[in-house]
Amino acid sequence: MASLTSLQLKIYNLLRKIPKDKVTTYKTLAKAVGKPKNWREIGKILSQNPCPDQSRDPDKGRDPSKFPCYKVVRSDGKIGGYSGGINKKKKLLQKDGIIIINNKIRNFKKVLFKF
DNA sequence: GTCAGGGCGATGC
DNA sequence: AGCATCGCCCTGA
Repeated sequence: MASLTSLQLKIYNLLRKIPKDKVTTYKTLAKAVGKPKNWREIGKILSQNPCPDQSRDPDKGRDPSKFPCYKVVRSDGKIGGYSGGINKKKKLLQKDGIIIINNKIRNFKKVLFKF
């Protein structure tokens, strides 16, 4: 059952603060949790979770084990990976106003949300 | 300014 | 203790 680790909980909590039309990066998350060098593990942890694209609504279910992991992209401007397929991730991001070209974010700086 | 590829160390599980 | 990692940074053209 929901055996969430403390790092996971932190990530979930932070992701919920991300506006609908913004995205964040693994590194930013890592720093937000107090471990700026932990960006690698952040990605892995995200991959170990279900990545539902519906949890963007906090009022929907408040399920800590669900969060918009597709909102997390690389610091380079690339979208990165996605358990459901980067194709879906791209679509979801574009739906939120993110412009992606060749797996790369164009208005990356504009949509980047910093905690 | 853009794009590409490679290499690296650190952390948590 | 060991393993694996949805990444980051750097350089060059």
